[in-house]
Amino acid sequence: MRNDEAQALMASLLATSAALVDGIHAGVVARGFDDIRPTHGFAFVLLSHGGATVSELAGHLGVTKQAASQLVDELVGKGYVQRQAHPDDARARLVVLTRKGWDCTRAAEAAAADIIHGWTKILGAQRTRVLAADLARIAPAGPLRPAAR
Amino acid sequence: MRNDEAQALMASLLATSAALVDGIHAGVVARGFDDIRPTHGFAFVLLSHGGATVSELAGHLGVTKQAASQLVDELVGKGYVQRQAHPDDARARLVVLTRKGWDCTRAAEAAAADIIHGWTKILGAQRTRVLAADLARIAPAGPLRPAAR
DNA sequence: CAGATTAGTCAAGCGACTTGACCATATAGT
DNA sequence: ACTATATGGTCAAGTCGCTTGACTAATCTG
Repeated sequence: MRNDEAQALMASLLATSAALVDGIHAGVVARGFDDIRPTHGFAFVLLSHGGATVSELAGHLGVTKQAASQLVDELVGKGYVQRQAHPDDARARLVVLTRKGWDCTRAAEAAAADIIHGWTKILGAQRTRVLAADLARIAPAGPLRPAAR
Repeated sequence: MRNDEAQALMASLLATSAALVDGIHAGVVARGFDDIRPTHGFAFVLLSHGGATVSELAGHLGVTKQAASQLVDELVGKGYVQRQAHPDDARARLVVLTRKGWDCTRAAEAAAADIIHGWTKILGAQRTRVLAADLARIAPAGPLRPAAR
């Protein structure tokens, strides 16, 4: 693959990814959840699968557990999540989405669906599926976290 | 497109994009440039096309011109760029890459090429080109900037 | 050539994150 | 069983990238 082709691929990939993150965020804000940031969405992804501990969240996001704890504090204060006693471990506390947290998660999914629908209108459903399949093959395993800056 | 397919597409796209950014950064660090961050790379992309003013850089990165000015200060201090008199505008100053800045840019290109080479080994050159073409069709125009957090 | 705009910097503050210290609980070693 | 170590979580303080606000110098507009 030529150098300029590689450059173009990178540019398109990064631009598309940034547009997705920014677009979902904009859609979530437009749906009335204007006090959260994209990073919170990455947390919601984990929390929507049955809750998580602060340490798990920290590992998921790639930050320290102190940072994750502060993030949870903030989301508790805004009513998106709440802390519960952990069933198996008295040290740990399970962080789960509240009703508002679920509403916000669904808003994010709807915003994301809108964006991807736009892609299917450009590429067609079949080719979008191919795109998804190819990306899945080159995507690394592991938690979904925002890129470093 | 089904909802779970859309979710998988998003996850793969974000993971691939993050892996690219993190991977380039790791490659640049491994090549000896350990005092810069991915954001600086986005700046280098613009500066490598004939230099730019602080205001242009600010617009490119999506930050205030004060932040861009500080970033330039930092890069000047580390020897990656230097400020020159602007040929046409006595108010403005042209920021250009130094020798070290060019070396670093080439290191980033090499690191990026390594990563994309890995993709072509998985997908094949032809299919990677299709991927690039499809992404180019859905990627928004505009400057290449890091996604919000 | 006066008024408004633009390029850039200085200064102060904010917010997300870090490191370091600490307590409570759980797990492992002998 | 009992100590030693590891793990989950929080508190406190500090760092760093970025912001808003105020300002100067130079350019454009009418």
